[in-house]
Amino acid sequence: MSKKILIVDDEKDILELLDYHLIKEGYKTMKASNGKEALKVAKDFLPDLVLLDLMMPEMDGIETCLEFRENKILKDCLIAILTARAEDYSQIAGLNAGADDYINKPIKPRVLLSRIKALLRRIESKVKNDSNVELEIDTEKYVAILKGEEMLLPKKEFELLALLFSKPGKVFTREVILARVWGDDIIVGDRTIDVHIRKLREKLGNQYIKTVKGVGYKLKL
Amino acid sequence: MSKKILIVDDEKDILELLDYHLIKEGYKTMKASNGKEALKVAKDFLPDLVLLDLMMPEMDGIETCLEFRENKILKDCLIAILTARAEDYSQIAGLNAGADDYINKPIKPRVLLSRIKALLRRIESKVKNDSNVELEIDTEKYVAILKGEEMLLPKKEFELLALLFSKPGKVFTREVILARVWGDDIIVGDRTIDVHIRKLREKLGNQYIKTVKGVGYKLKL
DNA sequence: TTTTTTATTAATGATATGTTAACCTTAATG
DNA sequence: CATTAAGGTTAACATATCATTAATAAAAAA
Repeated sequence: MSKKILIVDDEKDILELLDYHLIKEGYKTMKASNGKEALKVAKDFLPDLVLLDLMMPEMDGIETCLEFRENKILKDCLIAILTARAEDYSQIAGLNAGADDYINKPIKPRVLLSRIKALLRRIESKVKNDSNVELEIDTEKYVAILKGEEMLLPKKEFELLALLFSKPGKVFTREVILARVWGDDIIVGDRTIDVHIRKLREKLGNQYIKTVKGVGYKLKL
Repeated sequence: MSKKILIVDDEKDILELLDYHLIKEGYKTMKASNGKEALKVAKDFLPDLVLLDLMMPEMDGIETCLEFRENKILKDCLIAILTARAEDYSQIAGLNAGADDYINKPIKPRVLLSRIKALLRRIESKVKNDSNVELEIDTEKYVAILKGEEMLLPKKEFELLALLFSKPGKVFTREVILARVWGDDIIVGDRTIDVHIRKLREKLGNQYIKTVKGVGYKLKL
């Protein structure tokens, strides 16, 4: 599945330039021109990576970065700071604010793309058919493969499973599940997630999806 | 647990310099002066991160990086390339060879340490089972790992253990425990903590949680 | 010993989750 | 245009597990 990148810069030219190169490379992108907007957009878009300019009006890069890290839903997404400031202390401050990379302008597209690839590589789901894994999912084909058997799932069920599958063992809170499967704005009843979990369990068997009461659900392979 | 870093460079001075700074920061280190040696050492040492010089005799950084990535045991460890070569194509080649970061010399210790911290942050929750620690916790997975055995705990028990675990050996007063696990406002009876402690002891064995009478509880690893 | 603090146990209570069926939508079909 | 079917959601209720309490025992301190 193609990764989502949020570009944040107050200069329109840079926004467009980056957007062009990223789209050409197959990424899904969104743009924001300041920190406040970035946070708002990110809550819907749920990017895998944020390219964050350091110097912006309203809310600067460092502050934005800190806010991302404090947000329950966004705290895990990758952040790369882009800036013309080459000073050491600035770089240190950026990385200490929770950024994953600090890239100096002027931006060289090919270098930037390489760094982006290196960053995203790390969050790739590592459980690629380890032969004895009996459950896999194929996001391209939209099917779950249980013991070699392909299984077509409805959209919501599939997305829920895909989310849990993206990090087997990790507990996903209801809050995060709602945000990532349903979207931040949509409000659904309390029991909606349960019902979908139940349907998945019905189809996969009870051994895969574990409940962590008071916390959330996780996938056990 | 302190992270392990393997430093690879053919210049003895740099090796020593890096070693000095890393040890001062609390990392465990090993040194190697070429790619071949690095691979050999790494298989035993199992570093979390490799700092890899690009230009070395015998086997250069790129090649070494590729070999790491092909090795079953070493393929997931972080690799940062250190080099005096600032050319774009060199950086791109390094990152494409599977490196996670590309840092230009001259090395500025404080910057390097920040980058290292940023890299290691991403693998924070990874379970390392090769040490002599028999009890660990994984907050992401919400499990305690006792002698390699994962153990799913109920919310309150887990949070209580996580608190004690956050500073093994330190005594946490009942007051502090109440504030941090239950919250400042919630009021519960006197014996509630005891019962949870008891349940943890039941599951973990009595040797880990010690009572300090009149003061509180602490974790002994 | 007396008092205070913690341990233990079982019972109770609270609440998050499980389950089922009915009810909307929406899109496909006749 | 009505009909059907599938996915998605809700509501009502059941259940299970966890959290808490209360009562009593044990241990440590005074």
